[in-house]
Amino acid sequence: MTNDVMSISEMCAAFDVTPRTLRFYESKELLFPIRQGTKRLFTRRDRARLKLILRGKRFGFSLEDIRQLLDLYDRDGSQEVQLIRTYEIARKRLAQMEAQRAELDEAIAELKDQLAWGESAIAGFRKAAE
Amino acid sequence: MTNDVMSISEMCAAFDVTPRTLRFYESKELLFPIRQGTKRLFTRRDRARLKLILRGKRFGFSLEDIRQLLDLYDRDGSQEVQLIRTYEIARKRLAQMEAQRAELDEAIAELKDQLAWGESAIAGFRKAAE
DNA sequence: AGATCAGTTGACGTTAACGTAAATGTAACG
DNA sequence: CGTTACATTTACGTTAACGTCAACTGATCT
Repeated sequence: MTNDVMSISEMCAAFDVTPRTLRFYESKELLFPIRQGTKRLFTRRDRARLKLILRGKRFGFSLEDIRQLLDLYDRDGSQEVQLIRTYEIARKRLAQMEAQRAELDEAIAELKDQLAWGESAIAGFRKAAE
Repeated sequence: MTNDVMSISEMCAAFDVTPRTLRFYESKELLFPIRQGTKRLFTRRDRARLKLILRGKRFGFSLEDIRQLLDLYDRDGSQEVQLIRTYEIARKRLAQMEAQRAELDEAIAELKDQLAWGESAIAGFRKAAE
């Protein structure tokens, strides 16, 4: 259950990803399952990393960004420095996301304008049709 | 100035796009410049279409979506029906954009949470360092 | 043994919107 | 005639994150 290692299919079920995804993440050095012969065994550490990977994706980080962040945690050294660095990266990402939201809001407003124009134009057709 | 046709470089300057982009749009049947020998001459109609293309892109429509919308206007037939159809498409797109905005807001909120956590963790380090 | 299941490793395919390089053309200027 | 500027076509390259085969391997069940 809360077993120490999980097979690839157990991982897929637990995190709702495909085997291809897990193998892909391994090839990108985001995960490091141990090998029992040819098969992959995912450890507690892999599960923790995968959780962070999926969270990072929700934040819009690229896998490469995520890999670097994870590497930060793996290197020995001051935990504080790493945390601060991660914090800064996250803040920058937040700024990007807020900028993106501003653009989106602009586009939404512009599109709403267009829709209003369209509505009145359609209303014009209706009147002319009498 | 407000000449009837424009060269490709004039178009590029006027709309801030590259020649490659204009040729690409022609190949995708979004624009139909006339040919003077081998060279392209962009008409008033092309300019109107390009304006709509760029606006559509700001709204997040794909070029294929945009092509279909433009075709709608070009086909003879009831202007009203076309307008209504376009209106509906735009409304759907607006709904998508608002959904996307909601997701983005969620992610922003979650990331802000993480940042708050990070701040307190960093503060913890500072205290422990005394 | 035969069949079935879970897993593995390549390796090419996908999508969008162009970028970029190569080889060539054509037109005006001096 | 040579150069310079602007243009053209063709075609392969790019980026991200996997999807989708194909062809095996190993273990287990009957």
